[in-house]
Amino acid sequence: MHARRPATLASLAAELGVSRTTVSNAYNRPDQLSPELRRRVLETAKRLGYPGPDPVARSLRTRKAGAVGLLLTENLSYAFRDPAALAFLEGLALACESAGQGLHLVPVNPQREDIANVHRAGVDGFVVYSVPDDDPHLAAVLSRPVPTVVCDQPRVEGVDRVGIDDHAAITKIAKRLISLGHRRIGVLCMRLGRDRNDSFVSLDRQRSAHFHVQRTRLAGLADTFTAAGVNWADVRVVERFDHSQASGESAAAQLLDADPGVTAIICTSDILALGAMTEAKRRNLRVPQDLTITGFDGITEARRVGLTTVRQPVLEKGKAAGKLLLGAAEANRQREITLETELVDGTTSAPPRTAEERWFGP
Amino acid sequence: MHARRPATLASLAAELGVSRTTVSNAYNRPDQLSPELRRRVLETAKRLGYPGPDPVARSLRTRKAGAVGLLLTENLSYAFRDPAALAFLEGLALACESAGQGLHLVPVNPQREDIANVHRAGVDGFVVYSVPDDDPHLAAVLSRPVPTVVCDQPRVEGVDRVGIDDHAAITKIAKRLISLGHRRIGVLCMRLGRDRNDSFVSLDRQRSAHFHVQRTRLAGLADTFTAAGVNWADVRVVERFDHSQASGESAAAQLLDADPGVTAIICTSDILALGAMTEAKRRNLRVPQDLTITGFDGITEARRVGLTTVRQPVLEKGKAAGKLLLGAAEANRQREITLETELVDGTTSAPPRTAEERWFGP
DNA sequence: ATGAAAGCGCTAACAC
DNA sequence: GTGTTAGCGCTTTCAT
Repeated sequence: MHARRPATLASLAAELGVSRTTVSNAYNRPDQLSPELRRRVLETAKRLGYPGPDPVARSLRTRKAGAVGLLLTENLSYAFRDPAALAFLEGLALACESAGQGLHLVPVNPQREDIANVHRAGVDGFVVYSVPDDDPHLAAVLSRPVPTVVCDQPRVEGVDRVGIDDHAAITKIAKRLISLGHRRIGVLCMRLGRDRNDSFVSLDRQRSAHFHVQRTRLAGLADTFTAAGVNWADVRVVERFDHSQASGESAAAQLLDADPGVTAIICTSDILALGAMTEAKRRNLRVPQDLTITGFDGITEARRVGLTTVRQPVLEKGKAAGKLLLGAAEANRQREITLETELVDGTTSAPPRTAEERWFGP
Repeated sequence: MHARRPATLASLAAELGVSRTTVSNAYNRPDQLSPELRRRVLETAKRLGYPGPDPVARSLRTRKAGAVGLLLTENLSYAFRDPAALAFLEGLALACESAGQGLHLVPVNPQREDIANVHRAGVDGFVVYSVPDDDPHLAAVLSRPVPTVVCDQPRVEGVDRVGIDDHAAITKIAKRLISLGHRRIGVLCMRLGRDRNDSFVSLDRQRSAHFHVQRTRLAGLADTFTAAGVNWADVRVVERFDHSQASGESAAAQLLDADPGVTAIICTSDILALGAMTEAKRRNLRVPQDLTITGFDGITEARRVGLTTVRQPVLEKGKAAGKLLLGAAEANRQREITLETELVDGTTSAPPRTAEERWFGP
């Protein structure tokens, strides 16, 4: 606790015997009054303990809060643990920093529909990071009369977006595996809706997923493998609500229990893939000799272990989202930014073992 | 970009033919009007595209912004890269989350004295994380009539604080090394002031450091080693402005170049220590056989490599800071929280080699 | 259960 | 250069 609020701009003006305008100018437009008067104003302010114009009152008047709001799917604290979210955050912070804007993290509970916090945030615009298309918080953001930029998902008509081409990106992985000879695969994906389903995913659920990114990646895999002669209906897809390595482990276990014959596990995130690696090791499956595992994102940890994955420029996404939002007033600016992705050929993918090798060793 | 601002609470009231109070109540005190009227109000609001009460105007009236400001020493983006800062952030976010408060990161450039951003932040209080005692942004924060909590440094009379006992903590390390037999040591520390000094540190600079935490840790080492018969004036202390592993590497190099005879390098952070490990390896010095290296903080990466260090509960610090701030109105609450630290005996410390061993091998 | 009046603290035209 | 006049959009006693 520090103090209460005694002095205001008006009381300062009264004390000095000048108008409020003059005091205001002393703070906001130094050139609009004599240096001498300004000095007197500031000095008296200090004496009275006047801390300068109240930011909220100023914001109300100027209609500018000087801050960008950030809405995340997850609890605030989650973002500080997911490497991809973190890199995005860093990029966004960079953009805010250079524009002198604050970054206001909106506290949101994905379970409770706590819309009030969105309405309470005094910000000039919102960045929304990767939420489901039916997220009520997103709806609340869009109802506010401020510019908004969505990163990754969902796509909303008329709303600016930063993202990648998920279909094209996952297709790079799929083609790679197909050319290596993999036909019997399994997939590990992140949550597909706001409801928890830690299990296999029906075709219907795949198609109606509320997370556009996951839906598109699954569709990309389905398209590519179908074209290669694989019956997608036979491909097991395992979903996990929580995004963690532990989830990757248990999902891989579930998959391998159901079909020990898969030669490759495709994961829609590096985190899940890292978990799958752990599970493979537990089962004494050598990667990539016995099992190919791929990820998605290209986080640092993935590089370290040599994961085959698709790198996406997450930090750049953050920067781009910030720039897009902060330049929202400009006339003919871009309304959608799609960043490039790149296949990273790691050491976790190789041709499948032949049937003979499986029985008689390499 | 989304829309402009057409409807206000007043215009809605006019449209409905009711008073502004009624509309306000429809949003804030549902029990104060008939359900039927409330329904009508909300429906008309939707029709007119009224997004609900403006948060800034509401804040001005209620004198509550619903957000906590966070001031960091470094650029905003830095916080997302330093594991300790990150854990603190996570803890603080957790506290904010459960209190339904936003977390407003104040953009600040440590080089430029950009006080304006502190004054512009519409927040109900500030958390200040580890800044020098002469930081102008800190002064700006303290001038604002809102509660403030400082984490780690500096200590300010009358301002709440969360931290650890740095003297006691570093003493644990010192005593450990002394009991192992180390007498000829070197120290790597973080920046001691706002001016860059990537070199050795004079006794004077050690004592007058503007970062209380570093100053206290150095003092703790000086006290303990002096008591063990070491002449502190002979102990080389190397300072680095940037907190990175690269800094640790170059600092260790500088130290080992100046005195190849040191048997232990004490670092005031794990990050620096990890860098020192890299440099040791480059020189073919085995750790701990040829050289003991210790850190401070207990970050995940340190555990992984088995670094001897002092663990401090960084996440808890964040939580505690949040709780302290958000409970600032309470009557007889704690004004200072000191958390416990714990020596982590890793595999990077061992007795020094004797002179014979140095010449003839182990 | 609803309304009238009184600002919260400030800035921006516009006049002097 | 300095002051006057009008609100920004909302909540909150206090009446009715």
